[in-house]
Amino acid sequence: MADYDTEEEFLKHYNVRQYDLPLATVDMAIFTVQDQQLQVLLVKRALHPAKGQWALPGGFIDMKKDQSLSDTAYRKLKEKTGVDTPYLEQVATFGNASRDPRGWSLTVSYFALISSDQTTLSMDSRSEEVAWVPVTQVGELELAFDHEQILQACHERLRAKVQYTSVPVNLMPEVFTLVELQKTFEIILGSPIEKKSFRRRIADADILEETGEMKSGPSRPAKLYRVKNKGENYFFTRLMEGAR
Amino acid sequence: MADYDTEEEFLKHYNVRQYDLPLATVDMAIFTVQDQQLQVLLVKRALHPAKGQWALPGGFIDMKKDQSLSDTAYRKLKEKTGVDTPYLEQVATFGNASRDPRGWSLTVSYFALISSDQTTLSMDSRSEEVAWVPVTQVGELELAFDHEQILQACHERLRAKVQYTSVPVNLMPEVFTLVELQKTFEIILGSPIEKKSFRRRIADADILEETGEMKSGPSRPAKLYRVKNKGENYFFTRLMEGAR
DNA sequence: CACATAAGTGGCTTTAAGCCACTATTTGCT
DNA sequence: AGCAAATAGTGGCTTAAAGCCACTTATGTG
Repeated sequence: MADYDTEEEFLKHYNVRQYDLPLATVDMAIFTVQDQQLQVLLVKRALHPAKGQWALPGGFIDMKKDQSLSDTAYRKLKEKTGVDTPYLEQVATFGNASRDPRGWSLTVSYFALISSDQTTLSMDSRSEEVAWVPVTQVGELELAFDHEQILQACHERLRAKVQYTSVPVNLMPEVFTLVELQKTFEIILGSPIEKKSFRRRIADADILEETGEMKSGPSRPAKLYRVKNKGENYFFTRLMEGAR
Repeated sequence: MADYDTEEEFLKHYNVRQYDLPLATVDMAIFTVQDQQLQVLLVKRALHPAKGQWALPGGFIDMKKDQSLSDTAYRKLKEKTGVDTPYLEQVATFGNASRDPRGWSLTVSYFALISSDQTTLSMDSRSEEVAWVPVTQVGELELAFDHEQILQACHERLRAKVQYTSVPVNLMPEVFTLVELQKTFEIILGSPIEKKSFRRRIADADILEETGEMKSGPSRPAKLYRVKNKGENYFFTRLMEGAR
């Protein structure tokens, strides 16, 4: 490669197109809790490759539309769910020569958490099939590419975080009761949590405020809460072990 | 885009070169502890862009040489330090339109931990300058691109992990004493650790074995230890808070 | 052979989780 | 009206692991 005196000079002669570059995509696991289960959004691929297979929503970084990686993630999320204020977290990047038949490719994975009342699924422009699938049943589906591995990484990250952060509050609707919140934690954790321990932690974290309203049912009404500072999440100094 | 009946047909007509793709690189923070300080390996860039500035070692994914992302990381590490058995962990991926003057680019960052006795720095083929720099002094250097931000992410990840994992053992030489190990933890944490607490944790984790040898100095000799299962690391259920 | 020095331990305190029974507040049935 | 069923929410003890800090141990040195 020729050398140039100034960076300006160098850049004038620089042409990205002369290099072989890996394909770069963003894929995401969009989680919600519905029907007492952790569900993930999947799309049935309308185009080659892996046409007809279920996959995580995602796609190429659009260098025109997207100023940054997270823009790509937000754009995809909006396309599939209509939601534009999720909790979003980057998980890991998978890249190798064999994961996509089109050649060396790399995908940056994110997980998003949304409340089940925030979204009604929308068929997107290419009218793909879109569906919520319980994560426990994804195994039966043979996801495209290495998406099962990606989903597993996202799921593991979420499951780890339920043990030491308040992140799962991002799966809740605007207002909710402590019992509903605990149930959400338990669904992600996959095992019951001791009530007193749970409530102490949430109280100590000081992340909720009472709405003043109550939720009434066929028994004692429960106080309704709201998240204090949406987006911030609290880290505990100890893992929640789960009960029994 | 035309549609094809089979994936085979589709792939035959697929040409990556027709798309605009972001530049894809791997950058790494290679850490070691020397002179009672956490140090990071930096290289002075020999070529444009950012010629002459200090930067994290890294470079383009070589689709010929590298079968996967971590191959790129291992290759770069070997080039700069001669080390080929580090502790390596992916941290995060940074990608946007402005971080590199050549255009939309994305970099996957890793941190590596090596023992200071494992390496003698080697000038690589392009004879760049290479140096260990205490992380506390990197601020004075004006790193290239967004490498300061990348380094910060790597450093934060390492600092978080010292509080709840045994990861820092990967910075130790083959054999070492418990006091030396504690000192390493303290250097990363940036504050002293209570001796008894530290030793209890290490003992409970059951990750070390005695060599049978002692290290003698001008006072009571200390038992020498070796890591039991290199590469595995232990997760504690509580954070180490640090003393005083 | 005392003494300085650093390695390593004993034993109490503190913090936050686990356990589980108890009280509180509502609806609905008789 | 009164009582049972059901779920919300609390009191108070136990347990696990970290913090604290003084004490004992083993070695080289003057």
